[in-house]
Amino acid sequence: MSKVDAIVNPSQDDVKRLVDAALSSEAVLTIFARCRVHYDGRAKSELGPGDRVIIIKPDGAFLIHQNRKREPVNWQPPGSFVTIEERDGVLVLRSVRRKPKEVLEVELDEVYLVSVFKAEDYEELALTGSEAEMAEMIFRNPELIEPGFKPLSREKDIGHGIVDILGRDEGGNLVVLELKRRKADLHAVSQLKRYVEALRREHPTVRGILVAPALTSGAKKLLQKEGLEFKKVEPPKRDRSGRGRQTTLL
Amino acid sequence: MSKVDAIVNPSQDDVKRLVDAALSSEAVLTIFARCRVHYDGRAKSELGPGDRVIIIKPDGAFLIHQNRKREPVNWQPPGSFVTIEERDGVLVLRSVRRKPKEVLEVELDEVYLVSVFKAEDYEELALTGSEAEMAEMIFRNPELIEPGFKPLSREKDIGHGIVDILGRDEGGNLVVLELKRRKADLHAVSQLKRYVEALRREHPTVRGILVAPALTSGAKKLLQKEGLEFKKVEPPKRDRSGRGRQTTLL
DNA sequence: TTGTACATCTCGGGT
DNA sequence: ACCCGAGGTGTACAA
Repeated sequence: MSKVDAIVNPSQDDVKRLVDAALSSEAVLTIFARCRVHYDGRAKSELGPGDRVIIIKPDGAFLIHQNRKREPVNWQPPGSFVTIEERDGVLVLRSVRRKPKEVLEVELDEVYLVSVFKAEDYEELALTGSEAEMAEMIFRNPELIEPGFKPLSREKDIGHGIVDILGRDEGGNLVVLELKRRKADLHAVSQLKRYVEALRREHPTVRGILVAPALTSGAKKLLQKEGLEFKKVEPPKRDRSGRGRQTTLL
Repeated sequence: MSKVDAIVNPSQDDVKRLVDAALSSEAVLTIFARCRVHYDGRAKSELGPGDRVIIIKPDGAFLIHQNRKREPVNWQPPGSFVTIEERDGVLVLRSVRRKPKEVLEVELDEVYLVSVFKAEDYEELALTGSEAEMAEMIFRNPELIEPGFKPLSREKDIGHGIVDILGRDEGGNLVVLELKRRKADLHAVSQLKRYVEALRREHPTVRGILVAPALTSGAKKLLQKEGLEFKKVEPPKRDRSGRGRQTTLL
C-alpha cells in the first residue's frame, strides 16, 4: 500500500473511488478541478467556475484554494462531514457542519487530478516569540517593567475581561499589564483601559501599563489621554532548535 | 500543454525540474513530502519530520498543511520569493519575505508526489451577510434602529478610531452605531465606548448603540454599566445566486 | 457550550 | 508605508 494514490484526468468513477477511499481511511484528499462553489451558513457565498485546489483532511477540514492569497476562498472547519454524490451527471462534493449549521457544495465540472495521501505526522510545531513567552519572561525578570515591580497573577479574570498580568509597584499600587507581542494599536489601549476601569472601584490608585515592542500613533495618543503607560519590551525568541551547528535563518 | 503535470515518487531531478517549471510559469505547485520546517521572522518555529502537503502559489503564497486543522502549520504570505536548492544531498525549499524579514525553509526528506497545476480562474467570491451589508440595510431603512433615527455618515474617522455609522436620534442627539455581524463581545463594547468618549467632549449627549444579532453575557453587563445601548439586528443575506430553480442549501 | 483573547493572524481600504 | 478594523476569522483555554 503506497503513501500516495494519484490519477491525472480521472474518470468520474476514478474520482468516486478515490474520494471514497480517502474518506474511509485517514488520508488527505486533494483534487485539482474546474468547479463552482456554493456556501450557506454564518454567511452565504457563490463562486463561479474556475480552476481550484481542493483539500479535504481526515478531521473534516475542507479547503478550496484559488491560485492566489494565503486564505482559502471557501472552506469548512474541522468536524464537518463530507459526502460525494452525482447530480445531473455532475459530481458534487458536499460538506455539512452542525452547530452552526453550514453547508458547502462543490460542483466538479472537470477534474484534472485526484490524489490520496496517507500522511503520517506525529510532530507538533514548536513556536517561540509568543505573548505567553513574554509573560514568562516578565515573571522571571520583573524589573523589565520597572524597579520594584512584583507580578502577582497571570490570566486573572476580573469582572470585565481577563488581565494578562496583575502586580504591584514599589509603592504598593496595583498594576495591570497588557502584553502585545507586536506593535500595540487602539484596540490594545481600549483593552487595558477596560481592565483599569474595572479595577479602579476597588483599587483607586491602579496603574495600567501597555507592554509591547512599539505603539501605533493612535495608540500613543489615546494612552496619554487616558493616563496609561507604555513599556517597550520585545517578545523573546528562545533557542529550541536542537540542531547542531545550525546557521540562523535570518 | 496539459493543465496538470504530476509525478509520483519523483527523483530529485524530477522534483527540481517540476519546481522550476512551476516557479517560472503561473502555476500552483503542490508537493506531498516527508519534511522538516524551520521558520524565523515575526516569530520563530521548528517542526520535526512528518508527512505534509505543501502548496506554493504563483503570487508567492506558501502553505504547509498537516493532516488536521484548517490552518497551515507554517506559511509565507503572498509576495514572498521562493527558491529550491540542494544542501548536503537534501532538497530545500526556501521562501523569503522582505519587510518584515521572514525566512521559511523546508527540508524535503522524501517526496511522494510533485505536481504543477496551471490553474485558470477569473471568478471572484460573491459573499453576502457581511457587516457592510448590515450598514447598507440600515442606511436604506434607518427605523430598524429606532423611529426617527437619521444616519449621517459611514466609516467616519473621529480622533480615536473609525465609527461604523454616525447619526442623530429623534431628539437631535448624536448617535454612534457599532455594527457586528455576529454575537458582540467585550471587545465590541470597548470599541463603542472609545468612540462615544471621543465624541462626548464636543457632543455631551452622544448615545452609543451596539447593533448585532446578540450579545455575550459579559458584553451585556459592560454595556449596561457604561450606559450604552443594544439593538438586535441580523445581517441580511441577499439573493445573488442567479441560478435558476436552485434549491437552497440549508 | 459559552466566553474571552491571541495570532508569524490575513486582507482591504484609507491616508 | 502606516493605521485601522472586519473576518463565514481559526484556535486554545478556562469556567
